[in-house]
Amino acid sequence: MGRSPCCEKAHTNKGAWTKEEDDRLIAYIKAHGEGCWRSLPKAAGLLRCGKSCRLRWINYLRPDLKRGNFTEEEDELIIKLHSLLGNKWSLIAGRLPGRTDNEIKNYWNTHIKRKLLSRGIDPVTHRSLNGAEAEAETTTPTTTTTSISFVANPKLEPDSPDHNLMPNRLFSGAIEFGPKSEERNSGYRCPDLNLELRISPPSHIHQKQPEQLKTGGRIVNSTTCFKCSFGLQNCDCNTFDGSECSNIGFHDFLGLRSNGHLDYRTLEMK
DNA sequence: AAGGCATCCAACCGCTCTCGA
DNA sequence: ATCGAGAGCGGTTGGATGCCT
Repeated sequence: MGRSPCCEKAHTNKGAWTKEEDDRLIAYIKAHGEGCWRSLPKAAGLLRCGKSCRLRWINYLRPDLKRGNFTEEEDELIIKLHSLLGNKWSLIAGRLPGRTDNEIKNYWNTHIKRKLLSRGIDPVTHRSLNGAEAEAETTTPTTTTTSISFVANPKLEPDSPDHNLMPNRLFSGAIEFGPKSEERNSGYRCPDLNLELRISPPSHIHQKQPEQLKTGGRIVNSTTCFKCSFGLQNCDCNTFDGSECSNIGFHDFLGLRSNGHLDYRTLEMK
């Protein structure tokens, strides 16, 4: 029993692709476009599984792929996105034009993990591995804590307007800014981004906390423009002195709606 | 020079999700 | 509401290559 195979394995090639196979695939997709991967191999005259063709095209043959090493900016962006999204490689790749999920995943496992570990940061939790010592290194004195939680939300009703925004009906993506109360009380200091996964009701339930989320991208309680914190480009905001930042904010960047919930649909970049 | 070890990354595998019948 | 096919995703594997002793 078990699942039916995705293709007739007995008559398919496996392993590395030859130049001829690549050429056939490129020619076919140029002529007919992407899609119908299951029937593509036969139509293109390839002895390959459709999945294999799709992977080869997406990860290697696509003309818009960026080749070469990752830049320092890309490194930092991947780290920050991973801290927000976890191992959602396709979502992360969607924010890095010309990079594929597979490429980023490989790069993460081979380079960035090590890089974070050498900084004393746990690549899974993005928290320091050895307590205050490492935290002191990663926390700048001018940076106010930004606590972001992607939360499973047991209290969210299915008919709530926010329910539709929940990816796979599991996460609301409610985001809180500022340290948790217990952390404030205990004097806990976290790095730039506290990315602990935890559960909390949506913003409209916790009226006290998310007022700042209604500002359309400007993070009032945090003193740092999110765009600046990502280091995406020079930002002329003066959020440190309390004035407005005219640039896109955290929510817009990640596809958040004005209610402060993460809408995964807008994160997809097809 | 050669063998062992580490690293990189393309490709595979199995699972989940989506959509149409 | 259910089911099956197709597509997509993330984890893992294994061959190629480079480095070290």
